[in-house]
Amino acid sequence: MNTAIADTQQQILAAALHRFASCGYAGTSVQDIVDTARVTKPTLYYYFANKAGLYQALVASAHDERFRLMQEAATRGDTLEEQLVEILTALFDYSRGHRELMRVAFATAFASPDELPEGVDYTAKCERNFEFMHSLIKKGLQTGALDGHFDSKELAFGVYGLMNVYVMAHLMMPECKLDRPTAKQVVDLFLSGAAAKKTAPNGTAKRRKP
Amino acid sequence: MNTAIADTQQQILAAALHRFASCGYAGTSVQDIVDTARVTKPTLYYYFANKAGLYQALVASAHDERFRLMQEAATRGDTLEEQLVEILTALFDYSRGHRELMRVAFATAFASPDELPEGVDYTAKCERNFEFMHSLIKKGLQTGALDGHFDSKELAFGVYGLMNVYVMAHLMMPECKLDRPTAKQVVDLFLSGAAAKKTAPNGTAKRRKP
DNA sequence: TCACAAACCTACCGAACGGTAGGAAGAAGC
DNA sequence: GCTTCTTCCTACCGTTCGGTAGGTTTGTGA
Repeated sequence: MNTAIADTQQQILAAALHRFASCGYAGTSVQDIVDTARVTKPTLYYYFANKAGLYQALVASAHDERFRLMQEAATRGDTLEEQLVEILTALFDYSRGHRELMRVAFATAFASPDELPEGVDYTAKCERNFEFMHSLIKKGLQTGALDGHFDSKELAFGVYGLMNVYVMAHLMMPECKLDRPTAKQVVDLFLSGAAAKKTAPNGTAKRRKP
Repeated sequence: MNTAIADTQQQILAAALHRFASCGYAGTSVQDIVDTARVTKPTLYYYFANKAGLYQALVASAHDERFRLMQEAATRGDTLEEQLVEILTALFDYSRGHRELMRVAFATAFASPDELPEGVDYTAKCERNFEFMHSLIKKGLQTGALDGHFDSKELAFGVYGLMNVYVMAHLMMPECKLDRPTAKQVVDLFLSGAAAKKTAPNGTAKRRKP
């Protein structure tokens, strides 16, 4: 029965995500997961090779979904500024709706190698995701939309880092807003420095907030 | 014997830091720590109440040292820009020299409540440290050094977040430079947007890199 | 109707966990 | 010489860990 298979498997994945997000990898026992999923331990080992495989599946899905969202969002903007706002908005929305997954992903990123099971290739996926942003920035430098005094990597690091800082802040302080207006503010703060100044004679460049 | 006391205690602290940084809180066993410190388990419990107390001591020292460094660095600058460069440089230097402690501190920040022992008041110390930066930014807004279009919290979030992003990047990718030139670049990127534009008629505001 | 395979179970394994009881070693004071 | 205190030890406690052996249930195709 396909639905039953997927059902139990998804139940285990959801339970594992909940437990890993609450207690970390080492702090979560397989017993915790199967109890939450209302199945037994051998059932989990029927669907997943081991505890590590379960974790890897979750982390990989987080990075892949972020990558997909960024690509999709970038097509919805014509200028670099529009693209950035779309990307940040998409990732903010996703992060709001998947806080536990984001927590697991960031905890994985800042965990030491020995803390996690070997073979979690999160660095490659992180780099791939960053390089997508980097490619947009490089294009922005070529078209003259961005200030050529800055290095492309430094700029990409700026937006990408700032974006992630907001996501992380939302993880630590849920009251921290994570919506389109916030995305616009972040892009505005970034671009007002990064964008090549267009010789505004009276000294006030385009700015949104009154 | 005072030196012997401090010696064994420091040995345990150093070993605990090393193990916690490598394997996380839950992933580190007390046996690991005492083996690394070349003492036995009861010796550890002679100096520390429990595994949690050991961890708390380490995390608290990291945040307190960062706070002290920021305060001290701020006195070494006259303008806001100088202060920011000094602060970032000081924290970058410290982070380079204490990577394991930084790793533990950040891992703690992004860990879930249940992952760590209760009573780790890292949020209060995080807030205190952020508010110090926030106070500098508010002063910068009052003196007109910063663009009043932005919210003080948003701006403080910008620099503080950007600074921490670089520290985190250095944790993940040690080849990522973390020195005074980097600090200057970060402040430059931040201020070129956040600083009130000084009506440069030819459109090029002060910028450092040629 | 019956063989078969997928789905899921109870019950258990050896190992490692955090923490402790109780004492040995050695210097200090008398 | 004897007591006392600090420092650190061996040996062990009960519990939980990740993982498995071996079997039962259940729907399916012939």
